[in-house]
Amino acid sequence: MSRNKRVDSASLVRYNRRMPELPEVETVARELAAVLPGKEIAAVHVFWPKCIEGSRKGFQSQLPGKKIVAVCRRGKFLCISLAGGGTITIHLRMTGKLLFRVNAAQKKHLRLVMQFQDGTALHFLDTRKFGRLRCWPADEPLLVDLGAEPLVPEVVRSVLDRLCTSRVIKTVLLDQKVLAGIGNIYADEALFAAGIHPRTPASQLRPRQRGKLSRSVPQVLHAAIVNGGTTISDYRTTTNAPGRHQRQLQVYGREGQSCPKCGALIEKIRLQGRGTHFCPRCQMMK
DNA sequence: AACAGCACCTGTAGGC
DNA sequence: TGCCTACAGGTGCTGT
Repeated sequence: MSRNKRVDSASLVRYNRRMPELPEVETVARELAAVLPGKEIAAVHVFWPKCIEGSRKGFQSQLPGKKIVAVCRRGKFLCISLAGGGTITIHLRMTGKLLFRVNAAQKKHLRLVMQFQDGTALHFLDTRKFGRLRCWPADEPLLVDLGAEPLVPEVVRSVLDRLCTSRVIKTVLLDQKVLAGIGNIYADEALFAAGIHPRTPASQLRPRQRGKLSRSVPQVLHAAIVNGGTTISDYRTTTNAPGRHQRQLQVYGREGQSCPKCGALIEKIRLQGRGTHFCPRCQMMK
């Protein structure tokens, strides 16, 4: 028996304001896409070698001189395309951030700096050191194991209709090989919006439920993008403006509080090692 | 095949 | 006041 009170996810949401899921990465990608193309990499300094997947030496020796041509998002990955065909992918995981300017306090968590010929630099900060960068050569297929993008209802519906698994639906939503970009928060939110219990076996979802989930997944993600974080937009001020989407969460981090739809108390269980929040009345197993 | 447990990590906050 | 420790979670790995 633990005598310690558990750290509740509501307080986590409060102080750890932006957990990078698809909407956060999309926001960062859009901001980077507006400023990075055209820049030429001058040097890469690595302060935490484990943040590099693959060869660190290659990372540092092959990138200088390369020009950035585009930035996009795929799942939770940022993809920086280089002239000549190579690509840098960045996964922010839990606490990764990209900033053009950092203050003294932020330097404590500085893991990598990419300097450009124009004098600017992109700083990769990551408190918990889970984030990863990787350099892909032009001839290597990129992120081949990633599933479909979950932003279009018809695409999600098609994926759900083709599922042949006894796994529970929340586990399936978190599986990046099935749908790329859904994290713990939006899995809970999408299941709540669709009125589906997170432990429902995916194969037992009725057509009507698959339809609802196909609409709710893109809906919660788009809503979060609209309210998205501003992780790197403040590269002049270094002030981290908080994202706004956490105020719209219906169940995540709200255990013990009233369901916004029916007033029943939100419950929290553990599923796949993750805190899982749901309304026992709106999301009954049928 | 599915899933539980763990490892990686650190900041936070409650209990004592 | 300050030490101790569980917990948060994306992903990959191992064991059952």
